[in-house]
Amino acid sequence: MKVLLAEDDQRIANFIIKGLRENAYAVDAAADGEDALYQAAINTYDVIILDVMMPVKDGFAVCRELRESGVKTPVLMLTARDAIDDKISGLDYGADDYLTKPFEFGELLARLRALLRRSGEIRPPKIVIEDLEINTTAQTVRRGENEISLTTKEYTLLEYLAREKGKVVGRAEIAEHVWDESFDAFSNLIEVYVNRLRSKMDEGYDVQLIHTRRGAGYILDDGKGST
Amino acid sequence: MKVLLAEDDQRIANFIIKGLRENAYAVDAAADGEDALYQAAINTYDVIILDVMMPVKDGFAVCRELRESGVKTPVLMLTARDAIDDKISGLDYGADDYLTKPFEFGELLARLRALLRRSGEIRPPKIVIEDLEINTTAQTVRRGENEISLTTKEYTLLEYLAREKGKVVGRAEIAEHVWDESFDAFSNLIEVYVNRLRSKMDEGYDVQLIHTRRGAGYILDDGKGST
DNA sequence: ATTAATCTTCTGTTTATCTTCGGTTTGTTA
DNA sequence: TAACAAACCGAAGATAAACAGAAGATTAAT
Repeated sequence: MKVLLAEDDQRIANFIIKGLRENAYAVDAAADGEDALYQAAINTYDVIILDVMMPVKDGFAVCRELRESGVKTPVLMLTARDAIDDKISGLDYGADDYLTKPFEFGELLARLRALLRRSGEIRPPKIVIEDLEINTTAQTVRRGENEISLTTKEYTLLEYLAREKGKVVGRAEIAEHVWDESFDAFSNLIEVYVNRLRSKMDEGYDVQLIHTRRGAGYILDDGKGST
Repeated sequence: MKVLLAEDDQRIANFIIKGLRENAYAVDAAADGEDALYQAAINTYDVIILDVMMPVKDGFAVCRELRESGVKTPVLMLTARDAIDDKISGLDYGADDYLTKPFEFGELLARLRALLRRSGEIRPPKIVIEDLEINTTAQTVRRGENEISLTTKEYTLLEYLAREKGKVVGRAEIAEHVWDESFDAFSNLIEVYVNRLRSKMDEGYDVQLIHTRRGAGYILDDGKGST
């Protein structure tokens, strides 16, 4: 799950970034409206969080321009509590939801989940593939009886593959959803992490769940579905 | 548990603040109605205590405006004893409970607990994890036979972890619930306090209760469960 | 004025993440 | 079907980030 956060207040931005990373989101940060537009242009995000009050270009403007250029990514607006009209304006400009500052962090997470659900990017609380069980809330994974301990990146990758289970996912898509802006396309990091996942959750089991589709990418399934 | 107290009489305010802090509430103070509204706008509280008689803007007005702007936080009104009608007015304006001055401090605590319970924020009187026993009313902690003496912050942190026992709690959540508005995301205060708690209640015991989930946060449990 | 609690700063340790590079597989072509 | 190249695998070490812990500074309590 990749998020773009546009927030000029460094303290708040850091707080949110750290919190989101702790919850297995890949986060890109933008310091102002122009920056946000630029980032949104060269990347695809699952959701975009825009502060209303930003230098250079405010959240409304950014949101409108995004919509005008055909970006349909869900947008969550952050507004000051007393700016009641922001809600209306925001929704007018094409935002999908708004949240008044300050907020409980849990509430932000809940809204994100809601937005992702609405936009079809489902983050169901539990994903099951064969004897593999992923609890996306607690970020825990188990295979059969065994609890599998994964690092944050390993988990994020697995969750992404699992959400797209049965589909072949290319490296570009993986990079886009699991890593942030600074991903080097020439590195073999993805292979390294797939390897790690395999050794942690496939090694020693009858059924391999992670399969390589040479030239295309990877697929997570029981391997019976041919192609 | 975070409380906003709006009370113009310095003496009474200090009395209440002290008392609440001793009982592990994080307290922000407002000197008048405007101030209270401002603070409520830039923070989220678990409960708000409003004196009726305040300069600039009285408690009723504050309460009404809070409700109008969508704040659902429970409000406890403090009224003078002879102002009998205040009760009715207060509840009309959206307050959840009222308390006549002067009052027993214990009564204030009881009312707060009642309000928090009603609003879903449950404060069970006793939390038990393995041989760790937390008495949330007396704010005492014991492990096995040993009474453990904690400072207010240490206790607040432990109680929060304990209320979320078995769940991984991120730093963002901890900061929000245990510290007040001015928490710096870059500081390592949380680590410092976790460390203190560990040395007081985990060191020397067979079972460690506080566990680090690197990249995610901390979890309080017997360590046998997940991951 | 003294003590205790809270916070800051800094330094060391651990662990995750990333890079590098040589090895292996797989598909293509002569 | 041998030879080759592209795609992938995997080990191992480098870098960076997250966390732990000590110790001193600041603030608040008594």
